[in-house]
Amino acid sequence: MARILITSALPYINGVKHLGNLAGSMLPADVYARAMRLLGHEVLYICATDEHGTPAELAAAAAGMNVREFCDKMYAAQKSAGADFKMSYDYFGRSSTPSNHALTQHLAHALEKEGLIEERISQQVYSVDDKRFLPDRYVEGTCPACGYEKARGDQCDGCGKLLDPIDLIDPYSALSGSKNVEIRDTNHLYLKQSEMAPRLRAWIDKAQGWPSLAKSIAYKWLDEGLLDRSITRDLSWGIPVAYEGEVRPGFENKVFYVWFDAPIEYIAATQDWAEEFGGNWQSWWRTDMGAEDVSYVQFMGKDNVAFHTLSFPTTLIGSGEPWKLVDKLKAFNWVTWYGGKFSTSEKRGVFMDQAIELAPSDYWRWHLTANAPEGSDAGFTFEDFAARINSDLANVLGNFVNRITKYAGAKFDGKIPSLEQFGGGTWGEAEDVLVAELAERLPKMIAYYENMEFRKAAAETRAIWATGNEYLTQAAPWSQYKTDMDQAAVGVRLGLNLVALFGILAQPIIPDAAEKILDAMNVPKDNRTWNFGDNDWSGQIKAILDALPHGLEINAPEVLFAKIEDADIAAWKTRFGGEG
RNA sequence: GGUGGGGUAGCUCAGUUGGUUAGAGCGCAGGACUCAUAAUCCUGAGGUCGAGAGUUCAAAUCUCUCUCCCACCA
Repeated sequence: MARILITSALPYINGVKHLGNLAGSMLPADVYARAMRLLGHEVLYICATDEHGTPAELAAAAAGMNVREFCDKMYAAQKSAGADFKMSYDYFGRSSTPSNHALTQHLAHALEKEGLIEERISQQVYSVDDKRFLPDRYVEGTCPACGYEKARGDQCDGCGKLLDPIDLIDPYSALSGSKNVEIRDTNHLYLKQSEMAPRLRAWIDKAQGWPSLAKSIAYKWLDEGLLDRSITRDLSWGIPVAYEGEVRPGFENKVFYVWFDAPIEYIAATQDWAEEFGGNWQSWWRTDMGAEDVSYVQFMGKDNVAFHTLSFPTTLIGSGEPWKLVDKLKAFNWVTWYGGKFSTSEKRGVFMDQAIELAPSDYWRWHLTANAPEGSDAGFTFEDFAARINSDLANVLGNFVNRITKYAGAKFDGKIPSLEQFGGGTWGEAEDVLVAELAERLPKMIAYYENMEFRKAAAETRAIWATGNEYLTQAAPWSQYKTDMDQAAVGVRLGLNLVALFGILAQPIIPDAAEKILDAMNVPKDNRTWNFGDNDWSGQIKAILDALPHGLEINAPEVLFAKIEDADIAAWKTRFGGEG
């Protein structure tokens, strides 16, 4: 039994996330957390909303709300969306909480004590009418290189040249359109990442369990030379640049940069979890207080790898304090929408709150896991979604459960056939074949979960379900029944035990359907784990296949998975703009 | 422009350190069965593994060139 700390990249507060975000961090983290719990490990799965920064301010303004109210509302929406998708977070926090304020300020102070923070002065565009400094992309003006009149502060869309906003000709605020802007000096705190490079490299050299993609991204940044990074911004919404209640002189109107405080929220959210549920957060995060045996796994999109392998570790290592660092990380690519990108503005794609209106969470969880963007971008289409759900869930699993439970209800009184009543059947070749196949596939499936190969885990799960249908065809209890009820009972007994097993194995990906199945089979909650015993697999499988008490009454569950019809697909495509 | 990842059956993808007839699911064709959500099971057809060259007894798997797609960075 291991202790496993799991975090998934914090969803940004500005809106409910789309299916790509779900598939690329929260969902796989949840599937992994559930599988590890089933295997008997002690798991702590932490997530939170990332609430600071300019986009949050702008989204709030667009919604006509103040930022705090906006974040309260969106936090509730995201928490609810997560619940709808059955995210088994141990805690879902917020980066704007007092705990994160305190810890962020503490870590900044610790970094400064270590000589890794420096105050520097730079020049930035200030909008007098907006009463604020403007981030790069909120300054527009004429490109000094090509004369394009709507160049953004960071890059000119006319010629593609990268720009510094202070070089724009006739700059104006993209927020208000005001031309009443000026260039002002502003001071900021810089984290001296360049000095940390050797220590980071040494740490990464030793790291085990990183995919090559993550290592190569990290090394690439190190090889090109880490730049010192500004960790404060001229904003009002965020964590004040203060320590123990005292604002740093000259930083009255500044806050920490959102990317500095966001990952720290992983820890602060754990503190909030401990506060609320009486846990011990240090035992998960402080290697001097019990966290040295923790295995810390991070899930994120590929774009976040640099922040998780370099920026956040710089904060933790640089503090000089014994913080737990990431052990394994799993990075995902994007889910694409009919070959293009998900886009809010163009109303392309499906967002979590909408998806749940279309189909049960299990459907999305299954498809997005079986089609996870692991190796490369994964395309999403309603056609693929429907085909996979109808085949894997409705036909292979759902129909299997249905056919054998209904048959048991009709011919065997809805009970697990007992040996007292039907003792004359014999174990034959069909049973041997079934056991052999399960003995091979079950440990493979578990290994795939342990290695975080989610597509393969789903495929193996499906293959295991398919063995049930294969077995029933071979055993054909409905044929045996005509001449040898005892032999038919063997097939029914095994078939019903397979139903229970399939439900147990389905739990990480489709928890709702799994629960329905296990409830219908009257499997006690305590018997739904993946602690299969210490025998060789073949022996364990035989025990599993006779686990349900003889004579136990079971029910045939209602249809588990309604099929997705062509008409549904057509309606969805119309509504969500999917094009061929 | 730079870096990285890809281009394998109609579709979505697997293919350890190069090694006998390149695999799976879906789709398709034929057959079987009738317990079941017209579900299931079996069999089969389908690929010169993006293009070209090279290394090797042997390459989808290594090297080089070209081409197309994607992501990140400048």
